[in-house]
Amino acid sequence: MPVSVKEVAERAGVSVGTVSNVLNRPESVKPATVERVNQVIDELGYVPNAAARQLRAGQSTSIALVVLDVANPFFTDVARGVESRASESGFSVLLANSDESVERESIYLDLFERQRVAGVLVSPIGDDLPHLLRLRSRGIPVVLVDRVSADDRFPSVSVDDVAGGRLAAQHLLDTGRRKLLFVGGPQKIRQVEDRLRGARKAVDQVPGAILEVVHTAALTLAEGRVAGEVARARVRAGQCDAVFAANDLLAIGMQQSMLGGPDAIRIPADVALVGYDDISFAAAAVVPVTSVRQPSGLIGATAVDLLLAEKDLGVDDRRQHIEFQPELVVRESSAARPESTRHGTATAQLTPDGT
Amino acid sequence: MPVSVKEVAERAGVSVGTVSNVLNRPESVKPATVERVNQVIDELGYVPNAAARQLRAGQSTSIALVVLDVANPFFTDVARGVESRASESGFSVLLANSDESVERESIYLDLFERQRVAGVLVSPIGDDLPHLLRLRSRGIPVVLVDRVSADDRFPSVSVDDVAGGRLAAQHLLDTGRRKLLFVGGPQKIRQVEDRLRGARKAVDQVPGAILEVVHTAALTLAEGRVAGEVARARVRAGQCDAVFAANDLLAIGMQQSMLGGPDAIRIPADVALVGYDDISFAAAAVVPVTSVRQPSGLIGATAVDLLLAEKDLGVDDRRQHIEFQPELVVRESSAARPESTRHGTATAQLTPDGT
DNA sequence: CTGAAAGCGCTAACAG
DNA sequence: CTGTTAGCGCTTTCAG
Repeated sequence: MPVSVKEVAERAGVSVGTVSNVLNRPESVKPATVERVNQVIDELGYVPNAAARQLRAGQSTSIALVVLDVANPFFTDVARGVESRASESGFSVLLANSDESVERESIYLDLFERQRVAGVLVSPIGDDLPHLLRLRSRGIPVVLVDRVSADDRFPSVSVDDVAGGRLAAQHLLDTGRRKLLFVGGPQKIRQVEDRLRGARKAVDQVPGAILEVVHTAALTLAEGRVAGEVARARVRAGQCDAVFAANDLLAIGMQQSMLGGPDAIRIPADVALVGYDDISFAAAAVVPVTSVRQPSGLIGATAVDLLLAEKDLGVDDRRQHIEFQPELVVRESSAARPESTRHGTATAQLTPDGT
Repeated sequence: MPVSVKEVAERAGVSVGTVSNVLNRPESVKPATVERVNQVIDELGYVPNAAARQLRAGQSTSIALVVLDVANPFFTDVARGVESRASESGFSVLLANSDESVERESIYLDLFERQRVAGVLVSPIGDDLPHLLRLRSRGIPVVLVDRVSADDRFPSVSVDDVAGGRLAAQHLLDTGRRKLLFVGGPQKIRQVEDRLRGARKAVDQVPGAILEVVHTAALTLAEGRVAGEVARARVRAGQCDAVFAANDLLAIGMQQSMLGGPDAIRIPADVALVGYDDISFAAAAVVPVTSVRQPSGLIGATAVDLLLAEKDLGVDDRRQHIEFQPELVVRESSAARPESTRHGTATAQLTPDGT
């Protein structure tokens, strides 16, 4: 049923070598022959078998992108960047979803290793160095996305998450908040850790300001809703006047649960809220969410550039680490409290400080 | 550099056939040999070459999923359903994004045809029957997702979009709205057409009710924002008291632009809003959006089932068409207008009817 | 410019 | 239970 070069060759009265040349180097074949062969190809509906071609070439023409969560708009934006840049260079993109699971990440890396993809872009969960090193030793370049390798061994394109965390916290402090709550997790995700670290830096410089941490099991809307209940209690108890969520999904989920119910929390009157990523839904939330913006599409496109560079230059060249700076986008969720409202909790706010 | 079965065989002092057996039928090899070979495999870091295996097998172990828009949470939910069901059967999933472009859809279908994937799940834009038929004639089963084929030639899993459109419109009519605006596009997308058709059916049965249509270039947040401005003018002119958007992204985008600016429109006081898909952000929007829910994960999982069934039973068996029923989820965006507000436009509302 | 032939790495008979 | 061998479909020298 499936038609191969051989049949095309027979039918066109040429050899398989010539058919192959028509396909790959048509300029080196007599025009008349090219035409005749192409005609037969159409007639027979011949489609080259990628597996065979790849077997010879030793490598496929696809690059893989493994993300932490396809349901997170940030990553789909990155994926778009990757895809458009990759297709310009003739590569197609295989998108895989590790879902924040180390195991699934590993399964996909194995799969892509067996497939001998042309390269792997990965937003790794932990630091599965052995696995990544093995890919590379097999000639498959690896570029870390949205993450710098702990030990500088892989090229990477990332955003300064520590700076981003600091931006977010500083903004909250600047607008008069003092009891911050950081919400994020799992801790093994470097982005979460860095954003927290940045926030802590800002908080540590303001006397009397405190930073509590609530861990979540994942960076999703659903986890945000759960965390929202925790935050609600903290706010009600006067222990929290600002929340910094490790990403926008969490922030939006939290907002949803905090605003609901009979004991609704007001945002930003009772508590300020800042998220991370600036996904398009952040601006569309009940209370538009202040967020730390990352250049998602650019991250993806740049990652492809680094990958192609590594392919050309060879593995042992100097690794590049490209780091973008995040940007704070202020919206209503973190507006300074109107004096009237603010006053009510002002005393409680200053108490721990002894004032 | 890359190590093959041959080297493993040499090092373990066995033949390549035995190595292959250890890999694929270990029960038919003496335990001691299995162990020795496995040890060498680890030592050498051998990883089987998928291309070679596939070349022999004639087919890969991946199934492809081509969606209209990866940035649409509805499709990522479908993708999750596909992925989990596929992995249970040992298939991996290649996700591709046609981005509502016929051309890109075609490029991906070609790619997957060359890759001889085990099957293709596609949410087609138009009706590229020739392309799909060719895939099938090549032994690659095709299942339509979220869409019934015009001519019954492919198995499909879909949701009754006409019923969904009717549900939405009926709900708006039931809550007293009469001047409906349908927003969606491009028209070539069947889902859009069907939802409109359903809405029209409901509207046609209510004397005095009208349905206008605004076309959009895509089903995205950004397009929704544009359409929101159009709707704003219509509402202000008293020509519209309800909007039915073809999906939630549009609805949320519209809401965002209508609620903003100096001339803000109130939802649901001035206009009711209903979306489609019930993505998780719908409930989290400024005004929680009433939406028509589709069982997204189930759609994906079922599509995989049909695909595997077609593989087993052979192409010529009776095609299955599975159709789920949508469900209306009522939220604040379509609440009936409070009497006070409603009264203002009530006269205008009844005028066309002559009452 | 075209043909013949040698594999790429793997699996599936078929012998032993 | 294990070894030998013949391709899967393609590209790529190397001769003509």
